[in-house]
Amino acid sequence: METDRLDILGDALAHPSRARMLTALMDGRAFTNKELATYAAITPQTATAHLDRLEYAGLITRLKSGRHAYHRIASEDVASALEMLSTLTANPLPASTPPELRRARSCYNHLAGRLAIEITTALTRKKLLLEENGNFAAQPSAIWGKLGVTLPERPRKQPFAKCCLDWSERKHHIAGPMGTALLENALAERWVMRPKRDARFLEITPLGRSAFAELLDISADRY
Amino acid sequence: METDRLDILGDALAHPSRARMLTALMDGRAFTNKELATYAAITPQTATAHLDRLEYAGLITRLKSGRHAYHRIASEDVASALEMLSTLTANPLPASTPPELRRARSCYNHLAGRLAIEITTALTRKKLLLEENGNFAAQPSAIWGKLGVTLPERPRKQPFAKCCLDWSERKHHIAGPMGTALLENALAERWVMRPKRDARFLEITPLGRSAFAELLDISADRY
DNA sequence: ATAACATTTCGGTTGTGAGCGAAGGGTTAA
DNA sequence: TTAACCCTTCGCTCACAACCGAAATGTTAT
Repeated sequence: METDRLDILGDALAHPSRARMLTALMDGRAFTNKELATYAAITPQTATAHLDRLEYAGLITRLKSGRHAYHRIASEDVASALEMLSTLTANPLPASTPPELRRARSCYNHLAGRLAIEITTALTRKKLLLEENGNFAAQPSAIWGKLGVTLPERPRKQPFAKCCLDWSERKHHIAGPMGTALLENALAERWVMRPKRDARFLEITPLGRSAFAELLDISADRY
Repeated sequence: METDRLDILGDALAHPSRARMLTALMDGRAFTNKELATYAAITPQTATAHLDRLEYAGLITRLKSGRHAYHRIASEDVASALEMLSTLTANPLPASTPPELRRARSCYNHLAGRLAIEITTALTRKKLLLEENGNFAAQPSAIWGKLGVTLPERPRKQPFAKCCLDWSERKHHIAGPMGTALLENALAERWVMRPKRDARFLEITPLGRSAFAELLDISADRY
């Protein structure tokens, strides 16, 4: 029986410095070498070595631009798997998760946390979303436009809305292109904001609360 | 931001010997120190050290019985997460998965592979299963008894049927108590058999093929 | 051109994990 | 009781990962 190369993947996660860098990258944004080095409290030289191994394991991709090297999570699948892994470690210590992260955060390029779960369940309740084989099927509706989502004309190879397991809520929220559109629209409409530049958690604005309440019947006391 | 202890988990997977032992344990059965040492091609002393770390990371549990020490995957969540991780490594090399493993195998204590996917989709198509929030809701039917499943009288805290992402098929199959019952019944009825003692893959018997065709309208050419 | 900056490469130190042989502790079978 | 067996602990070697300082490479700004 083969090794499945599970060890290469584990090796990439095995070091605190690498784990910290990955959590910083989890919201999908790209960071430079120096930023990640600062975040992990190591020198840039050492960060380079760590990022080499993360790239070798297929967890991140690099993009050189000018004198900067940008690093980001390689794919949405990687982000989902990392969220999934957190469920294992977070399980024995559910209370240790910071409340602001549980409320709303970005996962790769879509929303996560209680807000994301509420949005997903509201759309499911309205029969606009149907969970099926790890993806969501969407029904046409005027709501999508208000949420910043343009449904594809024809079915494509890549699923338009994928399920992503939320590690703090242990339920599925929306990933894939639809998830990206929802997050980008929410940021553009100032429904949610990113208070700190280097943080994953998101702040829900009063404008956002009323928008979610009006569009999806989500009362603010649910998140 | 905290480290989430992702590194401890990665550290546990980081070594080829540990990765091999984990894949051997993935079908949910317990193995002794010596068996795992043989499997990983190392001495029992070294295996002890590795198993210490797997236990420390919460991935396995130990049970001493007589002069034997039995090791098994700590929980179904761990098994699911490991399957999930395999999707990352298996993705670039889809063809590398042995065909017999893709057809039918055991994952922790339930069925996985194409057979498991066919069973799950057949039950979903008949509206006997509804996927929801990472679990399956079951509708009463006479089929369950024939499949060896006894639905619980009242809703319980622990979900009776959970979703588990199949790494070779990338769809959800049935885990949880219902999954366990399905596998145990299939083994007891000799619908599937375990040809090799130390292998995860399962062989579907002619008896099994006719049973699945009759009960669930699954033609044999689908798996 | 020169300076300032980001990143990477090189060299060397240090610490730790993996591995095995030998020995100890404990259980089962003869 | 003795022998066989499984597991673990101890002691040791060896290899490699992590880290940083120094220096090289390449880019942007002055």
